[in-house]
Amino acid sequence: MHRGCEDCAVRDRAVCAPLDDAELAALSKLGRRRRLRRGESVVFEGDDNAVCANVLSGVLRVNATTPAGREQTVALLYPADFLGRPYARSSTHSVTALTDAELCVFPRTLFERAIGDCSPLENQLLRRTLDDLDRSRHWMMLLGRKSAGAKVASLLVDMAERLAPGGGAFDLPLTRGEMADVLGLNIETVSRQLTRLARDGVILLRGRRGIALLDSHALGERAEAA
Amino acid sequence: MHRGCEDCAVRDRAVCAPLDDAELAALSKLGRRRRLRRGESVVFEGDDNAVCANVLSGVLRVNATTPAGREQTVALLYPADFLGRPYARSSTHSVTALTDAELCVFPRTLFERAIGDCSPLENQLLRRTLDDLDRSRHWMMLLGRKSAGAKVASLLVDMAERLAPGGGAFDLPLTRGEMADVLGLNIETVSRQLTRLARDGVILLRGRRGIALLDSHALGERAEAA
DNA sequence: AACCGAGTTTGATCACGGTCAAAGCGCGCC
DNA sequence: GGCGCGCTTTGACCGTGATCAAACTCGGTT
Repeated sequence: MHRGCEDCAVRDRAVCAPLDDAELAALSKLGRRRRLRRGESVVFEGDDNAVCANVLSGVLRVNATTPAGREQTVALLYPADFLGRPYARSSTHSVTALTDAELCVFPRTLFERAIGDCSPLENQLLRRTLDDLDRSRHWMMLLGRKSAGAKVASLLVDMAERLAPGGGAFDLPLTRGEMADVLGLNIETVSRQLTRLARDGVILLRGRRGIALLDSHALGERAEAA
Repeated sequence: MHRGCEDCAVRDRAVCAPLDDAELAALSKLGRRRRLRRGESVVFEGDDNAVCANVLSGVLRVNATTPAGREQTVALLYPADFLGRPYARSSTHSVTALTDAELCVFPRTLFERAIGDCSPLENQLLRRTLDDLDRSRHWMMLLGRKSAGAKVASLLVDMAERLAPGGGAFDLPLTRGEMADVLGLNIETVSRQLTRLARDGVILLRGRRGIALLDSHALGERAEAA
């Protein structure tokens, strides 16, 4: 068996979760671990779309570029998330590490064959893709209809759920500029909204990346406001 | 076999395309045709998520509602598109007909069983969902980063590809207000942008719904502008 | 410990798109 | 054919968030 499947940090949450030992053994032969430094890319927009992967640790972003050259982050990837685009020759997005990260990488065509050979894998990937689609559409609502204040609050709620499920303090994996790319805002607007949340006692900012949610309820309300 | 599978208008483009005769026969026992009048809904947000369907004819929209009550259209559905959310108890979106439409409807749980029993169906649905995700993410870029003028031009290009692949004139399936819901704009802004495109000779508006693309190239350029 | 640079904050101003209001027009209806 | 409703257009004004510019701060490096 692939070195480490048995001690994989996301064994029961990643797309491999429903596989039995034999299926896992077959799949693990195709994959290998890969470490990424903050800023490194796995997939380049327009490039040959060569890999799929599971996120083992770290946070990554999936980006699209407008014809005019502006960046829009279309998804954030956290541990146990699946990354890649099976069944497409080239990728329409780029994937970059926002923090140091570790992946379990599969060559795309081999992974596609594994999908065909292993029905639980195919079904799990379908369910995940449907979830991703729901999330993507939910985020469209945010981009199209929410104010800057509600956008920033929504992102903080979202990240806190992933990174500090118990509530409380955590480190932001994104710079202000990266948050702006997610929210369809610019860097100054993000900064102003964060400053305002801090001034109002909803959050507490410590240094560049430290944040604590002092009043999650108020933050939730702001995330839902027009 | 289900009345009409053999003369189905989207037999070779819908999610059933890769099925052989036996598989198609099994699936067709579960489905039945349903006509919708413009404005009728199939799935209600938060409702019991009871059905999946293929679009046979017409145009539908998939909508999300902000907590504040504003509408955002997150997808448009054209003939041969798949509609519904397998594997979820309740739906997070509502689906409404923008024109009179005809569907091939399946009870959700039976369709899920069919997915499990029929691997080509599962694979085709996976491929489609991945395509939908790409489209959704592409649209996020539009919502987050494009100007009002570029948004309206993009929507026209998109609809023309679907409704008048040869180019030329067609009828808009959406009112100005519905276009606004798709683009994250308001109705007046949509109207002004259309008027401007017409004044500049890029399009020609005839009545409320008629439109002709006079200069597709210029329209494409405007769709790509910042 | 001081320096340096990237990232962040703050401020002033501007413009795009939203809001409010009213007139116009297409289209189905009687 | 004329009426009336609902969608659309146009106009005036306003506000949010973008842009431009400059000061500041954190954090890593020598």
